[in-house]
Amino acid sequence: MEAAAVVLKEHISKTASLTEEELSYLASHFKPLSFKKGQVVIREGDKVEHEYFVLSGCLKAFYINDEVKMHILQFAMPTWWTSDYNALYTQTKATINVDCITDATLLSLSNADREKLCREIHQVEHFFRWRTNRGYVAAQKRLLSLMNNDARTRYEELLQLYPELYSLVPKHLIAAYLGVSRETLSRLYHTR
Amino acid sequence: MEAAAVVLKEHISKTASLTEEELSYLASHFKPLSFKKGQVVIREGDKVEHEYFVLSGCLKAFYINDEVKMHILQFAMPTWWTSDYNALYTQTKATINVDCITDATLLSLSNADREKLCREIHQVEHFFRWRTNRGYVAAQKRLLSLMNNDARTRYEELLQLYPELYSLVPKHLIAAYLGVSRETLSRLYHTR
DNA sequence: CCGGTTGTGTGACCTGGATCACTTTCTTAA
DNA sequence: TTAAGAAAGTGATCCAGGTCACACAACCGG
Repeated sequence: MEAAAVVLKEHISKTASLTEEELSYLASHFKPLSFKKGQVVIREGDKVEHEYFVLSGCLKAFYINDEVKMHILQFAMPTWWTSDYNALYTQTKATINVDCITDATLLSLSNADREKLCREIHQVEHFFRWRTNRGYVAAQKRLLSLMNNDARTRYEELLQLYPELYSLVPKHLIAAYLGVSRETLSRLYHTR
Repeated sequence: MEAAAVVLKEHISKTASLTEEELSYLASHFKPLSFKKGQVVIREGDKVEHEYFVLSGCLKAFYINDEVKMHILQFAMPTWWTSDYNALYTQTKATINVDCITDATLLSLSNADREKLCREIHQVEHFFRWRTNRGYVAAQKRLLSLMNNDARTRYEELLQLYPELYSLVPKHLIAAYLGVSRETLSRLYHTR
């Protein structure tokens, strides 16, 4: 618990300057949760009230097309944030799912508390602005990559960016992130 | 000039509550610019110092792959913002281009001024957080659409979301936004 | 009003990657 | 330890969309 708060505080202090007091106040709004491998954090159709800061483990945020094809929007590793941000920001039902690829521990923050903290502490608003800025830029890069590059190039890019995924995440999930079929991904690295 | 400031102020007031004084102070940091059809606003390799608020006209932010294939990251219509945000935020050289599809008038804001204003006025930081939030969610939706849907579905989605693009923007640019070839797009709506 | 650039339509052909159908490992829980 | 599900590999086939090659607009600027 204490360790959890420390990780969170360090993470936030990298982009915002908060006093120790403010950091503790901020941290007091987060609720620790643990999940087992395979457990669902957000289910399509749910009301979405929280976002999650990952302390340990690995999650995926994904969309299921006609009950069959899964596409992964984002993996979430330690110190990453995840949720269905569309649903969270617009107060609508979840259209994506979030679940745990491995056992995981998270800190949850409610939408209402985030907004409250942003109002109360200017530097907290600053932090969340920068966090989203980074996410936005990453999403734009991925869009370009999806349009410009073929599956093999995308695969190599991904491994270069997040080598840890290679061993951590089953290949069919990596395929679902890259936007190719399991079979194609398998061929990509067996037939060079 | 005055009219420009009014549009900007109204735009910002929709998500942040600023006094008239603050709004004027904010507006004083924007510089009006006009461009002719075809003029370049940001060229690949440039240092990027500004972002742009569109008053009139239509721009595109695009990436050119091996000097040949163009992919459009974003169209920018009145009241939209555009820049190479990756370059702007990380202070690196532009990797994308921005130019004018039609004659256009813009308001430019420097990165330094944005950061200064965000520091000075909490509500300005609030505004920019929400602006990026919206952009982030839109980018995520487009990612999913690119992975889930075929070209025809994406085309119909785009027209539904921004019907004005149909008549305003040449078809080969719409193709470059959708991530299909000109020829394929042409076939999409002639062979139903 | 005319010649050139910029857009658009269409046919013929090619190919990356999807799909289907099986087989072969890995994992994991009892 | 072993059986059953989950993950991964592989061949055969198919198709959406790319590429190439031309033919026509339509829209300027001089």
